[in-house]
Amino acid sequence: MPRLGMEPIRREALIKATIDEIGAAGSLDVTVSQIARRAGMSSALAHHYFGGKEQIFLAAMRHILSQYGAGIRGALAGAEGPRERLEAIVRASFEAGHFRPEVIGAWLNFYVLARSLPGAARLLRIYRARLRSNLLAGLRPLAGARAPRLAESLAALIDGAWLHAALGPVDGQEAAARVLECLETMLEGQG
Amino acid sequence: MPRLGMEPIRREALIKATIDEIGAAGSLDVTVSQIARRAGMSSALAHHYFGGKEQIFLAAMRHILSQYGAGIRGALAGAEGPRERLEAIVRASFEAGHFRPEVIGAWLNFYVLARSLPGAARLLRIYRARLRSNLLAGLRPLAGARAPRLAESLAALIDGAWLHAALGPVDGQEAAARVLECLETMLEGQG
Amino acid sequence: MPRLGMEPIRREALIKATIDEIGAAGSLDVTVSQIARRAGMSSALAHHYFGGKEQIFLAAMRHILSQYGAGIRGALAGAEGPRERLEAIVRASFEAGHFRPEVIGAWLNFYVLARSLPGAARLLRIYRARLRSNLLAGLRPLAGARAPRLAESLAALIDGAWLHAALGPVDGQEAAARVLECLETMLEGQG
Amino acid sequence: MPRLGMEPIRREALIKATIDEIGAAGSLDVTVSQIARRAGMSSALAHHYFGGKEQIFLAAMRHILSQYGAGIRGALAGAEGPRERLEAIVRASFEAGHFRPEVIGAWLNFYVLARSLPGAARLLRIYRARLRSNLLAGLRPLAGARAPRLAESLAALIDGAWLHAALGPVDGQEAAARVLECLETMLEGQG
DNA sequence: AATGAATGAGGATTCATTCAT
DNA sequence: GATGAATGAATCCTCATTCAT
Repeated sequence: MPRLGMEPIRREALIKATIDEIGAAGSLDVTVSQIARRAGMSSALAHHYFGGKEQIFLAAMRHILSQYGAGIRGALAGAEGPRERLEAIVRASFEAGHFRPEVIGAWLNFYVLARSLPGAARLLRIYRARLRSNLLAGLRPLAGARAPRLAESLAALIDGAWLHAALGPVDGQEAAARVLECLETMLEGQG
Repeated sequence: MPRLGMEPIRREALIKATIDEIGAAGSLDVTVSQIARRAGMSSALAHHYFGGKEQIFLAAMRHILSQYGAGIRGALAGAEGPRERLEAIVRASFEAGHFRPEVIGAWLNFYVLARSLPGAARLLRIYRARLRSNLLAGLRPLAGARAPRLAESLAALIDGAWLHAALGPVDGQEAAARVLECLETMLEGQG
Repeated sequence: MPRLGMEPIRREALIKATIDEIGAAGSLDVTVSQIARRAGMSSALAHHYFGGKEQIFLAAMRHILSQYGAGIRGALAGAEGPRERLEAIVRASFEAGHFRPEVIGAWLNFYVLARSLPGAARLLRIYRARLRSNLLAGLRPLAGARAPRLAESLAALIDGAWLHAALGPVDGQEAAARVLECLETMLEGQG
Repeated sequence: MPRLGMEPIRREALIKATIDEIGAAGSLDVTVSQIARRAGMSSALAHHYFGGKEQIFLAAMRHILSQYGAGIRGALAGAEGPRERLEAIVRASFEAGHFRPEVIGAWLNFYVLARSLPGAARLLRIYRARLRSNLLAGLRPLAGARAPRLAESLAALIDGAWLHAALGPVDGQEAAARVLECLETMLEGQG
């Protein structure tokens, strides 16, 4: 029984199903049928709403990224002062939610996708730029002229630590702690 | 014109072709036929020598990893003293060869593969362990008790910086410089 | 022009095509593509409806068996008295329909299939049990305690005579006549 | 180290391997490579000696048939009088050796092969004719004019009983006993 | 809005067979 | 005599996508 205004509901269901399916498969090797079945509809409808598999993937990536962005914004909202803000960003980056298998799978495949799919590359650039500018805002008052380079390094450290934790036995809490420790040392070094 | 002793030659050619093909495609979505064609043989022969696609991929990954390992060993051979050794490792990790498109593609897909293919996961663990132990050996004399945690962080930083450079506009030289700068700061912080 | 409710039509067409194709080939060496082409559809659709080659074969066998069963039931319906019933079973077993090349091919291959495919073995057991119980019902009033063994022998004779006729120059009519003659002798022997 | 006179040894090994492999597989779906490996040689050599897969199969069938023939001849050698000879033929037909899985597999597939491969059909005709003539020789003195038809029926019964025993739970001993019982009744009926 | 029907294209894999050594 | 090398052809199966309903 088709109802009016089903579109957003269907799209959301498909995005969630895509992320879950990628997580379950551990790779991008998921079929549109699987995704559609998980979302409770026919594969034809999935095509109808998104136009193709690629665009379903892209929408899923956008969703993951916006969730990450929301996490950061939420963390920043309750933070005062540059130092606290920096710590909030780091902590938000290693939140448990970012280590759910499906999210890890989505991110890793996102990296792969970014090399061949321009849309994915653009999304990644935007995410990177936002993270860097957030870090920069926190570092400027504390590190002055060295802030830009520090921001770059910190961003790399965050991504690298996430990758290590995602693929290894380390958990998010611990990874965050180590990054914060590094941050501490870096800032001291500026003295 | 079949000659004897072709096996190692064919295997090598297939491994090279696999890496090149993954690099050209930017993803793991390459067919055995494509790989075989690039290697100048029939896909049947590729199967004959490797047994299946998965094992071809695995062999390619092993090759990439062993090349990386050789690079590190080579760099360490000419280095004296812990500090110099650490710097050698970092420099070797950001050598131009590791940023060739096909190598980047292979590495990224390796991360993805590691989540679903046990053999790939094992290879990755071995590579990680080796890197960590190399860094540890260099850091112990300089950082004492904090060496283990520092090694962990440095490893994460190396991988993160590589990832940033691989996917962004930064080049290897610059990435290496930043990591070395960080290393400097970290070591000072111990004083 | 896809219409609704095609599934049963397609399935039936595929089953018929399978039997015909096996008959034409004289062996199980028929491809799904051949079957599908003969049924007027793509091989992909055949897979869609049956899930795989094995299941197509099994469905064909089930069909052959159910046709045989229907023949027997039809013959029994018009028969009165145990003797007439026995003769009806024999005659139905050697009906011209069971000697069409494709049906012979299907049966022979069914025997082969039964040795490696559990599903086929089960079908064969069911067919055997039914034949034996039908024969037993007819023989009991005529042969008393020796009925079970007679039933077994008669069943063997029926299958053996069918096999001879199927693979040799003898036709069904004649084979049936010989089996009936034997039956006669067997029953006399009980007197 | 190729030696002179290897041909007969190789051929024999291949024939045995073929029968064993068919028995192990339960169907004709065996590859030349499997057969050759089992026979301890390369598949190329198997081709060299037999010319092709079909001929390997045919040779295996010939072997099975000649073994069966030898069994019959052996049994007849020690039998005196027509009755004893008939019993000897039946007993020889249900010898344990004819129920080894690989022999059952070979026979069933032989039936299938006979429908598409003229060579196999010819072999089968020869085997049939020989069996019939042997039975006839025994029946003539006991059944006179009815001997030909009785021989036909007895042959069918033997094949049918073998088939039942081969595919069902009945064993050779029991099958033979039943056939002999039938034979008894048939002969009595002549009185 | 929603879907069952349908397919073309392609992909991994297998195998009988040939050939140079 | 014997084999490793090599392949073309075929096979089963999958899947994204389209279309009529």
